[in-house]
Amino acid sequence: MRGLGRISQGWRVFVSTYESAIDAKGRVSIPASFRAALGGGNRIFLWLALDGSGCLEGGGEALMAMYRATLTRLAPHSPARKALVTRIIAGSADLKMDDTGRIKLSDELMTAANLTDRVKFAGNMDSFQIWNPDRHAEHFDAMAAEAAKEDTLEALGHAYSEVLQQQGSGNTALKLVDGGDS
Amino acid sequence: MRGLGRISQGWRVFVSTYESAIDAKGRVSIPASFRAALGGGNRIFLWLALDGSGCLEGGGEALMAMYRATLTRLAPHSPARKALVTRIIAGSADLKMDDTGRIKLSDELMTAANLTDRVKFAGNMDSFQIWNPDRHAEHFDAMAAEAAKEDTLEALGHAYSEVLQQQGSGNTALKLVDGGDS
DNA sequence: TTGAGGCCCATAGTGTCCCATGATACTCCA
DNA sequence: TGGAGTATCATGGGACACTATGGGCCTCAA
Repeated sequence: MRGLGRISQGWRVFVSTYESAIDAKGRVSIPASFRAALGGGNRIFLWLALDGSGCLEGGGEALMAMYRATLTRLAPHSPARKALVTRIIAGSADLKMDDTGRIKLSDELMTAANLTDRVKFAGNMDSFQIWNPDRHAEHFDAMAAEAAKEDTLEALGHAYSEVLQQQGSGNTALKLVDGGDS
Repeated sequence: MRGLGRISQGWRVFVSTYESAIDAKGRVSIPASFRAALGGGNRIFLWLALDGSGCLEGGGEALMAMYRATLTRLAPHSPARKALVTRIIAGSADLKMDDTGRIKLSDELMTAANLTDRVKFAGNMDSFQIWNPDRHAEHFDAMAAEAAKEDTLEALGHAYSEVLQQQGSGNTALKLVDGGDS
């Protein structure tokens, strides 16, 4: 496995991108820093990304808890809620990480995301993504182009200023996580 | 049996989708992760889903307790309460899981949900569903299409942000379950 | 007696555990 | 500052446990 950088301690945010291999048994190692971001749990949920980008999206129990809270917030019998529950809850794989940090990807997931022998793990703040490396390269280039646009940068600047103000006027410094350990 | 993924420990949420077979005696294995979500009980309640989707909906004693509490909250002699009590309480099958985790589906349930030799178990958070596999495929595709709509994604995003804010401003981190064991 | 349901045992497949190994990055000490 | 030692990590592979599933036997009721 090769990554862009090195580790971390006690974060709850998935950052950076890592590549790793799928072995003969269909197992793939979760990057160590992502394991740390999972906060010690060994359960991993994965589903086909909602945005149609063709990657898998996933996270640990904390993420699933977030989604559960989110979904129960939607109107009980709305079509949106039914659709999202089906798509996210029923449509996600419930995987267990072994004690060396590997999960076994099912055939459905592999074909759905067009995975063969290598994958790219991409951090996505609260969740992470699993990509076919080639697709990820395309995606990354597209995103880089979009990010370089004037409008995009302006939006970033605005939002950043707002946060700065809020932080300045406010109390303490922002924290990246609430429950970071050691 | 083939499913999207693997196992669990001590949750009370039904997640993921699994396919399994009905044997010559009309028995069907409850997926191991769903058994875990049932919390150790061996009693299963099943009824025809209220929304007319043609699947069976079910859960364990915890779910039935939830429904009981919910129904008693309705006005005692209201038509709605009578109807729902009849439909859910009277209309549900009370099945006992054997020690290898199988239940026997009655003919009524089989025909009502159009089940023959294979079924799909679909997690639905607090409950699960049992589908004819073909019907489930249609249903899932329809839900996926609905979930991919702009409006739906936007609603999800909004709700997610709210949960994030609430969590950030609030107290402790979210917990997925209240009574997780082991 | 006959059919159905419940209980028990058997079995194949596969997911999981636990071992080992090589490589890499980090640490410590000279 | 550089090199040896050490910890961490990704990966491979064998053994085992668990799961899904099939089938036989017993019991009970019609």
